[in-house]
Amino acid sequence: MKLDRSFYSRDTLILAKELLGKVIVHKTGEDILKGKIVETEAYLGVIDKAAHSYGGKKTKRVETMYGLPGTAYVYLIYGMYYCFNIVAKEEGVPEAVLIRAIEPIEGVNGMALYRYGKNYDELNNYQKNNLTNGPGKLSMALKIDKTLDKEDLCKDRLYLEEGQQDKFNIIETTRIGIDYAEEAKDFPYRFYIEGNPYVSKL
DNA sequence: TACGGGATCCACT
DNA sequence: GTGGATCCCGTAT
Repeated sequence: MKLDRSFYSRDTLILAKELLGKVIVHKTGEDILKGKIVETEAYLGVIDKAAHSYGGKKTKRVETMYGLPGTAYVYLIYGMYYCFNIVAKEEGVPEAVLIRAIEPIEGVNGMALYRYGKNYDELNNYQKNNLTNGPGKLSMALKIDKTLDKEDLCKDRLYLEEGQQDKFNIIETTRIGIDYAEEAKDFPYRFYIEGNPYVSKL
């Protein structure tokens, strides 16, 4: 079942936790790729020095974060990778959740092709274990790039659906790769599923 | 296993 | 002109 707008129209920290266990679906036109979300990070805009929208900054890049909840925010990082985020809260409030890691569910061979240019059974163990366990990696595997920035997740091309209702513990800790963010680097805004092998960093 | 540097580019200043 | 919400590979332990 596809998740609708009301799912995303919530407090960003709550949404970041609720997203764990949900399934991302991307219909590329060639294949259907699905992955379960196992790790997220919240970015709280105005008060959060780690967020692109810190202080209410509104530039061309971050304007997506001001859009409707349930919108994809995709940006280029370090010149070579894309990060996939989901806009939260309400229109006009620039908060979002970064998807940091997923567990491959369906279309695994397609993911291997997009990521390494090889079929899944041609990958070595290192490559199999590193298919989707990081924000740049999962974007590559799911074929998410800049053209999907501003994509509405309430449509049929890229969306989320309810996963299996399995139980898991949520670990709450600090975010990664934001050492420049002063006091904000210590905010406990990262969440992941305890024990899941696809989490990027324990 | 852990650390360090290089790749590569566009929005922002 | 600068630098980042990253990844990968080489080198060292």
